[in-house]
Amino acid sequence: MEELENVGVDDLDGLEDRKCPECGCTRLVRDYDRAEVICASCGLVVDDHLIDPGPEWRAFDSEQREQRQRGGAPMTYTIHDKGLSTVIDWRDKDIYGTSLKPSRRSQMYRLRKWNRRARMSDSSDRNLSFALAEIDRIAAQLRLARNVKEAASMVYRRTVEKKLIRGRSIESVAASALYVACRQLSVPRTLEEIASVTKVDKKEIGRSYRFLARELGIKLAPTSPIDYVPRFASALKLPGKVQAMAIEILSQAIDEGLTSGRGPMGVAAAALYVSAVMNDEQRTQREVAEVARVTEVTVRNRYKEIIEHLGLALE
DNA sequence: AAGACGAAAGTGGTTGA
DNA sequence: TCAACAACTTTCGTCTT
Repeated sequence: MEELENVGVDDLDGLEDRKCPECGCTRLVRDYDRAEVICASCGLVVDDHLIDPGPEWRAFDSEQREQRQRGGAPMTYTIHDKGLSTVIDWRDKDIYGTSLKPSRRSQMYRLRKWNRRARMSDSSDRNLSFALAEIDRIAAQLRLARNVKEAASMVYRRTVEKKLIRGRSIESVAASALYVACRQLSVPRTLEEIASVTKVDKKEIGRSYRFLARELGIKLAPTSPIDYVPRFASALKLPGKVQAMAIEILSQAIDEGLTSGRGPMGVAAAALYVSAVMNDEQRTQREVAEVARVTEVTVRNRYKEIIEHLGLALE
């Protein structure tokens, strides 16, 4: 039991010198359950198709067998039946590869039909499978890690169970679920980013997000600007020390109350800008504003507040 | 010429009566 | 439901490098 705790995740062997291409940090983590290498800071899936080198445990009793056996696909919340159901193959061949007789073929056709119907019995199931595919698509385009997708799927399931989807489009709820999941796991994506890979616009996602948060009783701490730093820094190709200083600046700014009521992206952008200038890694306000998806003016206003309240001087 | 700065007016969303 | 309001954006002109 104890040794099993260390088997799946967090194996850092050979990963120490690899960097996350997105944020440049070295906090890469292997997840054998999902066969992925993910970045612990920004949630990017760095590598998939990982081969599980874990030991084939010998099992001495049924309890151990249950825990140690590795057979079948992992259970997942991202497939509407959790990936556990039986699917009848569509090929009209038997296990030897020879074609089926016509009578058999029509029998198989009927079996497949009922198999399909049994799997997607009611409308909420069909809704689910559609939505989960959508979550999968969006998450893939934003290169989000598997655990985010799982969390989003859970949120969506709860939404369906509480019958809250009526009137709202599946896509907007799926997008919101993903947004919630991102924030829960501290790998925030902006509404804009999610909206950019969706037909739904930002405002609509925001609306259903607030609705979900209220109805499902999800309490989310307001996004910390710090969570955005790694991603913005990497987009600007800023070295680690700039990132570190930006985070330092931000935690002071938070203590000073400079962040309350302010848009976290704007604050994060300003801190990065200040930090970049102080480290001789100057970026233009325009560049910083761009990656944070705010305007130069906002960056300016925030960074003015920062240098004046923290007593920092540029040059 | 490009970037930084600031003023002023406009926009979308929240809040409180 | 409406108005007040703060944060943020847009736009544009001026100053600095």
